[in-house]
Amino acid sequence: MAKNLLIVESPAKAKTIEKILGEDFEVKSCYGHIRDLAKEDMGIDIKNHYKPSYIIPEDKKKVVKDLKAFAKQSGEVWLATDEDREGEAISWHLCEVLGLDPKTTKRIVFHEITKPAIQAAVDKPRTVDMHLVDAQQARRILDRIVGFELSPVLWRKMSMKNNLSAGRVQSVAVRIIAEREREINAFTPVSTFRIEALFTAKDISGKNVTFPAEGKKFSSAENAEEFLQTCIGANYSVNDIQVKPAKKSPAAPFTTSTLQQEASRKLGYSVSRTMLLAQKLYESGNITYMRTDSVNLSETAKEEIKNQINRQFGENYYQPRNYKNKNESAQEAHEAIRPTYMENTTVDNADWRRLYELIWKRTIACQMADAELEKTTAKIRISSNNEELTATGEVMKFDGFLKAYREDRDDDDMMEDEQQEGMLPPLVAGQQLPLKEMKATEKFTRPLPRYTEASLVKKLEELGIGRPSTYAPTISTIQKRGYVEKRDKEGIKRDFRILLLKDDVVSKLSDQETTGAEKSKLFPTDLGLVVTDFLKQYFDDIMDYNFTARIEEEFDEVAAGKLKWSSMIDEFYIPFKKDVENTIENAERISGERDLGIDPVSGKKVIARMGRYGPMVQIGDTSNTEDKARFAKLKNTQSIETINFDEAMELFKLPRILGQFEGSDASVNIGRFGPYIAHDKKFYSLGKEFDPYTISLEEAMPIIVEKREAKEQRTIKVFEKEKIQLLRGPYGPYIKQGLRNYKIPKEKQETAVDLSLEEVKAIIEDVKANPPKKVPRKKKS
DNA sequence: CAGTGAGCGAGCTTCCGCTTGACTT
Repeated sequence: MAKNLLIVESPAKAKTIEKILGEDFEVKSCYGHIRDLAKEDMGIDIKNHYKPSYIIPEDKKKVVKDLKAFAKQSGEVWLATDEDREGEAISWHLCEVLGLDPKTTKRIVFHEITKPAIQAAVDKPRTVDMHLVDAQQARRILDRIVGFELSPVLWRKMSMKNNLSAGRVQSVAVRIIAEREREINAFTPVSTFRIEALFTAKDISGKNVTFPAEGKKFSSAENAEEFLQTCIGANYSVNDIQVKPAKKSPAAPFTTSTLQQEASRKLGYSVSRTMLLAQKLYESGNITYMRTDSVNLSETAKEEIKNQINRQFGENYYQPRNYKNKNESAQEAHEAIRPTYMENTTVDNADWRRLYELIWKRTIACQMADAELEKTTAKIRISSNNEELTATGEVMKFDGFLKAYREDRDDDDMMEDEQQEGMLPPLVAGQQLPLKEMKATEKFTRPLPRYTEASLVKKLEELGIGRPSTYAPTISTIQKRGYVEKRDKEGIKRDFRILLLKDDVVSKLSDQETTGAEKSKLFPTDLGLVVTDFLKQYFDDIMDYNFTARIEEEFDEVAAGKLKWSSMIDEFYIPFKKDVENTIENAERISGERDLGIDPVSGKKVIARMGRYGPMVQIGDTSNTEDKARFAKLKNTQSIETINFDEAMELFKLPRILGQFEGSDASVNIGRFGPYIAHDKKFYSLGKEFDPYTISLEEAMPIIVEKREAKEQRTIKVFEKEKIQLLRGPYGPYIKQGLRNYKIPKEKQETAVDLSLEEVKAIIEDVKANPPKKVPRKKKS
């Protein structure tokens, strides 16, 4: 009898399951969705109750063809796609494409790839849940409508109109970044003076040690100074000691989002790097599936973790735990991310190792005992006034899970009192403490930090926006569209005051600190800010942080069979379409214009705004055709919102003529590709180490000479008449004719110097006849 | 490749969520 065919989504999963199921089943994968909405007319027939028109995307044709062939020669087809909305829809699409009846075709689900789980699933097949499929179709159609109606609005209203896009997920992601930036810009730091005293006492071994104690916070230097004055000549004694036990518990095992966060904090990985490495670990069988929102572990996994803990750390380190998802939008089709075999504490591959070990440690720790601490708080009395100082210390009694793993925190989650405490020497009530010194140091309040890729993912997950499979792509989309940039920011130096009481004298000191420095953080661009404002003004419901959560509730109703999906879409679409039409009709073009002042030379207005080629400053009016307006591009660290008049006027100092070199003018300017020197009708890029506003002719001359030489070296041969050049590029020698480049076949690259004109022409013809396959830069359907 | 910033209007872009390779002008 022919084998049954079982279809899953992931090919790596297919291999594992085939081994588990054995003889009776052949297991194939469909590589995710096999159909999608057509692009023409949005793929939706609005007038016909939003009837979707599905097509098989180009890159899925082969998969579908192969599945059809397998289905034909198999006994029964079983659908084992993931147990969530998307997985259910994939099963239904498979029915449609393979000609199966969804009412009778066997549909099975499991959350973990273990023999008992899969066997149990096979024993109890069900059929496709059409309500759940409808919920997915509603989700898909709503997203298509939002994306394909909103994006064209931007194309019409923005002066910069290349590839702009808007969508339910990405536009809110940009909004989060934009609002944080404005909070930071609007932030005014407030300073306080916190008292810190240093005392000495003997530790257990009788050695003198120094420990800190904290006092009151003062809002002004004067008050702090007054206080320090009152302490002159005072005695200090231990007033009261309290010892309290404390506990720390391990974090839940990894989901996609928490893995991305920890890999970012501990290893400095971008979310896409984390996902790439996790994919490799998954494909090589080292970890479970890496796109999951579940913190659940299979029973067999827990058993393995237990054994490993007992073996490696001892039984007192083991504590069984179950974790529950906080997030309501979790769909939990898979397990948490964990090693497939706990006895493998590491992997051979050096690239994957750090991520693997992170996953291993987190997994082992999640079934380990609490860490037990002892917190000591000592109150210290000051004889000369009524204030008290507090010294706190922490001693670890049992390390528990911390032996394996400690989770890092984001800056914005860190509570002040959560910082690592040191140990206190043994103290007794009434003990006199000699004061070493007492300080009041000025501390400034800080705004919330800018988002990292990973902390943005965390925020999106909290809002229920996006799914594990889309976090990384969303982050890259908003950067690719130019709404958001990942970059560093240099901090600025700031003075702070210190009042020091030492040897019964109060002195005033000052020091410097750097503030506001950021590394690899997400900054909104002017484009991102302007587009966000526009969308918020005209589509406030879609930009609402709760929009996704609200429609998810409705999708749930559809899934429960309580609401018809087309009615749900109707309710959304009718007012939305009105908003779109109103916006196209009435909204002004988006410019983000901001007045900066009046140019004292011409008496004309100076403004900052979005132009066709990005943010710029402008003197004068574009409507005045006789007296033309002047323009200058903003530097990429500047922003329309924050640039001031002086900075704007500085930008008009380019182009600058540096002087004569080899008989012609050398000038410097900033172009599309950054700063450059123009000389004798040729252009030479300026490296980062040069400032186009200050560079001198003397500095520019060697650049011209060097770059000219480098260009000559790049040239292997020139056929003047035919305008063909043989050049050396980063990938080896190549042919250039006009604007087009042609690859030289591998076997001829070594001897490229000897190529004759005829041979070169032959290569060009050959490449033209067999054009190399283009890498699809964007997803094609 | 190194300019432009207005308007006209070909023809094009665009969404989110499932999955992996193919691909280095």
